[in-house]
Amino acid sequence: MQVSGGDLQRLRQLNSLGSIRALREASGPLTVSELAARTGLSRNSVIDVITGLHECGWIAEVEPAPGGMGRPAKRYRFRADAGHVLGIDIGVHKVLAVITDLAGRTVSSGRVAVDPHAARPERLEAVWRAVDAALVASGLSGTDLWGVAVGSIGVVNREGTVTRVESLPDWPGVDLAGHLGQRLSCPITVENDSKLAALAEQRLGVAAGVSDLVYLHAGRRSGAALILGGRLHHGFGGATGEVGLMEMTGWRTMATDLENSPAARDAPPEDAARVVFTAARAGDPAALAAVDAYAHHLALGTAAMVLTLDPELVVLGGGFSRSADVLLPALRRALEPHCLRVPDIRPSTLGEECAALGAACLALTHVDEHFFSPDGSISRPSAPRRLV
Amino acid sequence: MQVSGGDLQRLRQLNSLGSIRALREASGPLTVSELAARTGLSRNSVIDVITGLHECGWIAEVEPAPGGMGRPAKRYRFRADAGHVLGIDIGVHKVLAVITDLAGRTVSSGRVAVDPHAARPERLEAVWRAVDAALVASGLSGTDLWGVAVGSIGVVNREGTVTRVESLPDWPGVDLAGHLGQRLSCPITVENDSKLAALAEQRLGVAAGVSDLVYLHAGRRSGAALILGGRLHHGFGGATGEVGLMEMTGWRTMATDLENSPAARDAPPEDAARVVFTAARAGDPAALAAVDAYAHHLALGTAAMVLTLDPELVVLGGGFSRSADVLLPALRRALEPHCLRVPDIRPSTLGEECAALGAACLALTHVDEHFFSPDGSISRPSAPRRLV
DNA sequence: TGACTATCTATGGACTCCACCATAAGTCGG
DNA sequence: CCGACTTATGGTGGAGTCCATAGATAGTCA
Repeated sequence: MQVSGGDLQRLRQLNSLGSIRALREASGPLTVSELAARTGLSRNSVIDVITGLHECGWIAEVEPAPGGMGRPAKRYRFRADAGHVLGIDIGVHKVLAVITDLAGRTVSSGRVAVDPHAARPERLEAVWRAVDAALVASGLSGTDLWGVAVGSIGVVNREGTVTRVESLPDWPGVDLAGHLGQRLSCPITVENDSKLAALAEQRLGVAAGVSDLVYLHAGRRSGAALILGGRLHHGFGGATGEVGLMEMTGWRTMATDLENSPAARDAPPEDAARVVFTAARAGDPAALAAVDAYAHHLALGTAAMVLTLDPELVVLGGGFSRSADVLLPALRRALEPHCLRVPDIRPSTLGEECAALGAACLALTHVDEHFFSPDGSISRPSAPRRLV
Repeated sequence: MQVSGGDLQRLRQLNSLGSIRALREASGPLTVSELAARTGLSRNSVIDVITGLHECGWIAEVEPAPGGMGRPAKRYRFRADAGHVLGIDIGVHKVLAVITDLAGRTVSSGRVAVDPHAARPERLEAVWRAVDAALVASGLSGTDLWGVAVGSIGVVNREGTVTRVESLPDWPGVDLAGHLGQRLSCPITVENDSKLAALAEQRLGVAAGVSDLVYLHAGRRSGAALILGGRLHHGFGGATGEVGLMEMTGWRTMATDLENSPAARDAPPEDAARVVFTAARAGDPAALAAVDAYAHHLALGTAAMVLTLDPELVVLGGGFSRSADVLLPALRRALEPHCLRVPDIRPSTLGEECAALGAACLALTHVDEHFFSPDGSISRPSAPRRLV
């Protein structure tokens, strides 16, 4: 429990924040009475608070609802369009940039394919192209952005430096915050892509509201991320969910083993997994064996995390989650002998944009700091001028 | 971030809580000016707040400090002696009860040895004897207690029921809260003993202030517990830290393997481990091999948790931690090949009372709810009358 | 048109925090 | 021993915030 307390102005701040939060989380606009009920304040105080917020431009008045008894009540909504944030996902094959409003709704996006063997400068250039595409599509400029978060493969430490990558030899040490800071003047956060995908699923996707979950990235790369106590668990050096590094789990080779299965029928590597899953769906014995072997190894690493954390939910994400109808039952069977209680397992719902959306969610966490100026008064919605 | 806000009375509550917290966490008594600096309030407001707290009996005035310039300032301290809590650790061989004041300082304790094969009623009877001994030693009666927490071996679920035990066949399903509630009328919490030991080390012991840590119980039984984000991680069904259930770690047999080592020289089982560690300390090759084998298995499970969570610290607790000078370097060596970064490893400092002290810490978490009556005004220190 | 309902607006009161100033109670130097 | 200095105390008044209450307002419904 965090005790804040303080000034009378601070009390007003807290009540303003409570009202903003209620409006943000509500499904539609709210009347004064509804707000009073949700915040626990009296009618009168709510009016004081919202007139302040209204004058500054944080909330907008909406047409009264038609029908109903009594005098029609004014309705207010949070002005999610008052600002925007940018989420970027830098993958091996692509860069994806997503711009959302303050409610996390996608406004525009830009996608740029990248050669898996592209060198660092080329990849960084692709980042700008994806960002510019998203900016153009939204009609915004870089100075309109309130916050940016970037997802990268590899281990990202507390300072935002990429410290360890398997797939991209020249990627470790890249200064993403510095690179983006050349043209963007808002706060920039760097985080691992699987962690951001987990965050997106917890905020917007299949794990909405779940406070303890394990996110599995099952694809040509394998990884995991954790949400614990409702918050992304970053770890001391950012190296969480790296249970696949234990040789006994077989995570290092399980994806290529699947692709090299005879059931892949010499399909190109990027299609092999899909072919195997399709064959398994049709009942092909070799494909079923390959999927079971993959699920067995995935379950070993997953069991280690489940036995450690006893989460409420496991989310199956990554490219292979498109074949969840085949993979998920196999994974559940493979987990059974290892776990005391097999947690609920659900496939990811957000698809390819997952990590970029998670990045936007992370960037939004800084928005709360925009509501008040340093002197304690309510400030007007505006993008930050300088880097924090 | 938890937004509270509310009434003016609520603001006073928050400021009172802040002052109480500052006084509790301070090393000695504080003057009004010092309190003003720590809480961020003005002198005047602090005086208002503490006169209220003083009148109700939550804080006491202390002799002014001798020496120093200017008019001597009144000094105040938190009245930790205003109430007491009880922590109980029910082990296989013993029951330990500890009574602490509101600052967590031990006031008295009671210890009762129990036959490892004792049946449930006998063990529950031993609990009362330990509790009564602690009560007598402190001069308190059961109605003076503000809260009780009990640590038990086995998995304890969210409702406080013991769901799974390996060592005691008739223990699962025992209703500890109900049993203690027959004679105690304060809130009663039940938790796993290793979790409580972890909590004690984080609050009072070697892990003071560390927010992410793994606690290892290394002894004749093997277990683990987690502190994540500064809070005890309970898990969905209470089954966290159960990584030893994976056969490949060897946790199930590693302790008996150590005791059956030739280096134990036919010592009785309860002494065997100590004999082996002593021999290893002297350089005996067979003992060193046995310790290395034990450390190897312990490291397998630990690595799974470390790779999952990337904690700041690993605390080595349990009976074997008395031989940390031998075991800890072996554990560190065995972890090296598995981890990206071997975290800091420190031996437990609280010894046998660890779990009981942790229980008292857990019971203390409910004390904050005693400061104010339901109507919002400051209440007088008093033990709760009825079960919550 | 009138009864009913729910909201809006205005007034006054209670409470909390804060700035300011005079006073009290020590120490230090002569 | 006495006065200057330092620091804490206590009292007063002002500003800000929340709340209760009462009357005015704007719809629906019969």
